[in-house]
This record gives sequence, structure tokens and C-alpha cells, in this order.
Amino acid sequence: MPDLPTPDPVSVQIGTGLARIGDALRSQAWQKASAAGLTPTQARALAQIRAAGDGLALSDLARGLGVSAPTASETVKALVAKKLVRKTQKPDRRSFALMLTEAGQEQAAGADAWPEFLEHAISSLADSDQAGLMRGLSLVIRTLQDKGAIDPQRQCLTCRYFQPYAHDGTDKPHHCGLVDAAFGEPALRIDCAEHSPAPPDLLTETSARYAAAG
Amino acid sequence: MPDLPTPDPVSVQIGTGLARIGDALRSQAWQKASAAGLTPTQARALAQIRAAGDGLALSDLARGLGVSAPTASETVKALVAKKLVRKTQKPDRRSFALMLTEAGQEQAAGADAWPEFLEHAISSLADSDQAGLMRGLSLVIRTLQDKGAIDPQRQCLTCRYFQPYAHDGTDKPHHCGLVDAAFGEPALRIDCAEHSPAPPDLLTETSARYAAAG
DNA sequence: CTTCAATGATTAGGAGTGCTAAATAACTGA
DNA sequence: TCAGTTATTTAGCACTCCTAATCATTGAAG
Repeated sequence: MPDLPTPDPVSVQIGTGLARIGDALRSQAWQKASAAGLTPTQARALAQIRAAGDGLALSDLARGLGVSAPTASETVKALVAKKLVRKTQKPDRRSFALMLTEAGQEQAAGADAWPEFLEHAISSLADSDQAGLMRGLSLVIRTLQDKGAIDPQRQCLTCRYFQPYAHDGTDKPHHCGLVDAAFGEPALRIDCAEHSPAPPDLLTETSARYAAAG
Repeated sequence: MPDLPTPDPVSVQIGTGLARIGDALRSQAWQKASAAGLTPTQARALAQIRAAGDGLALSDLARGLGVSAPTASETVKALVAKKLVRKTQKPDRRSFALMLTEAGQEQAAGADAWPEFLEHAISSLADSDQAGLMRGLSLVIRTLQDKGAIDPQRQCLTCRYFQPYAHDGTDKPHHCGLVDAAFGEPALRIDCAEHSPAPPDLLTETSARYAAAG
């Protein structure tokens, strides 16, 4: 039986897939954002400021967005001009605390809503497929974080409360120590408000246990 | 037993994950591209022109990149200035055929190489996790394509030669009619050079069969 | 054979993105 | 106090991306 043509490794295929979806998100973001009077980066910044809760600094924002400090500075300047963000002095008078104005709160709430098209595409997957996707993404993101390619995410895999396969063999194999509840793959979080970073040694152990069970 | 906090649906978590990886790819693209004297969009354009083989038109490029016609025009102008792309008249004298110069060929070959960091992150997954990720991405992309959110991709799911679960129950359940070979989930393609679009009725049937087996 | 709507591409104009390098201000440690 | 570090901004540049308007060509209808 002949081989399949162009034997690109699966990692390239997956990479391509991720890139395509990324492209789609970006071009979608432009359309949606322009309707709201925001650009994609501004929307992301707004979301980041909102997620951080109280006054994150410009440098934090830059790191979170994965852009340089000047770019973040420009973006915030635009948001301030639109009266969506306020800058206040911090104790350290070099830096600022960023916070949303009331108009900013509203915008952020709206902008945060997931692009329907993606939401729909994901919802239409079978539960087991969602679980598989979730697991794969969690692991990839965890590795990227490790390598410093992205800023730490508030995901289960790096949370002190996450106990993978505490209930092995059951429907809901994992355990969240914070709420003391069992849960399954589809309930895994990539961005959890309650996230609390695990100490390095625990992190290593947890990750290994989770990855091994593949 | 208490509920888990902030019960965001899994689709939002997955969406977040996809967006994060997209961000990482973009910021990585800047560093890498600037080293090569290209911007990310220029690199993508180059790859697209290369993939299309012979003379695609500017409008096709715009659609493929998910940008407006003027943006594509500007981008190509920059590439022509860098002597990486040539524009030649087509029979229809309104439009151009784009093709790579020799310098362009070289650049494209290099720019095409996957960011190592992502390559590595994906390769380190267990086979079954890669398969799960692949399957999820394929399905999501298929849906996005259907909804018109992204340009058609050359993936197995939309290929006339793809026969999902032709060998059900085995290690390599799928079959590629082009090379008459069995293959498994990890060998699925998202960008296959040999792709040949399936007619609508076949497409519907194939997709349903593939999705159902989740 | 003309006229006219559609198509492919471009130009104009404007806001934003993103970079590096250099400037400014404020903190920190010797 | 003075040097070195850190947070942010300016300046300058190239590119991204949009909408609206323009121009040429094509193809179809009259």
C-alpha cells in the first residue's frame, strides 16, 4: 500500500490549524471591534484590565498582551482618549494603575462576549471531542507558558487546587481543592477567576500526573 | 458538594485557549519575521502565493488572508518592492497573476518552517492527545469554513478522497482514496497539497459520518 | 454597436499597530 | 550622593487595516 503524500508531521498540521483559527479570530475581531469603535488590540487591553481587577501597571499590560511597552502605552493612550480607561498614580510614582471608567466597564463586558461563530463551532462538537480539544489545548498552553512564549495563564494545570485523576476511572476524574468538587475534562479551565498559582514542586508533579494519563 | 466557581461554558474556555495561542503565534511571528526583513502579513502572503502554485490573483490572496483588497494590494506592493514577488498580466487584463521570484522562493521556504516553540509543544503531547487535538481542530475549522468565517482549507474533511471510518475499529480507521491507504487520526491533514474539494452532497455525508463517530 | 452594471485593482485618507532607540523621571543600593 | 535600574513616554519609521472613491476592463443587454 502506498504511503500518504507529503508526510508532514502531525505537529505541522496542528500548528497550521491553530494558525488558521488565530487568523479567523483576528479578522473577525476587526469587524466586530470597529462596530464598537475599538480595535482588536484595544479590546484585548480592555479585557486584560478588567480581568486584572485592580490597577495593573502598563508594563504588566504589555507583558499580558505580548507587545512592547511603547505599543501598550499608545494603546492605553487611545483608550484614555475614548474615556474608557483612567490612569492614576501608584505609590511608586513612576508607574500608573489602570482602571476602567464606567463606560469602560460596559464596553469590556460587551467586548468580552465570545465571537458567536466560534462559540457555535465549539458547542456543536460532541462532548468527548470538546474534552479532547480542551485537554490538548491545556497541555500546549502549559508548555508554551513553561517556555516563556506566553504569559502565565490562570489555568487548572498550574493551579494549586488542581488534583488531576484524584478520582481515576470515574466520569469526573479530577478534583478542585478550592471548592472540593470532582469534575471532568470538559470542566477544565483555561482562564479561571479563582486561580491560585501552584508552587514549583507541586506544579511539576501535577503536570506530570496529568500528562501521563494520556 | 459545592459547584465549581464561575461556571463558564467549556466553549468559552476553549475559545480563550485558542485566542491565547493565536496571540502567541502573532507575537512570535513579529520577532521571527522582522529577523527575515518581513512582517507577519507579508510572510503569510508569501506562503499563500507559494501554496497556490501558479499565479493567484490579488482578490484570491485577499480572501485567503482574510483582509480587504486594498490591504492585500499594499502588502503585495511591499513584496514587489523587495523583489520577492512578480506581477504579470493575466488574459483578463484587469487582474494579475502573482508569482514568487527566486529570492521569494527561498524566503518562502524559510518562512514556512514552523515556529519551533509550537512545534515542540505539540510534539511533546502523547499520541492520543495529538489525535484528540487534531480531531477537535478539524471539526472546528470545518464548521468555520461552513459558516464562511474562513476561506476553505485544504483539509481531509472536505476532500473527495477522504473516507472516514472505512476501517472502523482498527488502528487506522480512515482511508485516503487518492493513495488508497489507511490512516489514523494523527495523519489527518489540515493543509494537504493533494486536496481535491468534495462535491456538496458527498461533503455533507462525509462530515456527518466523521462527526458522528465522536 | 453602444451603454451600463459588475469586477479587479488601486489610490486617498485616516486610525492603529508594532518595532527600536533615545529621553525622562523616580526609585534603590552602595 | 551618585550610579544603576525600572516604568513610562517620545520620536521616527514601516506596515496593517479599514472605508470610500476612482479607474480600467469585461460581459451582457438593448
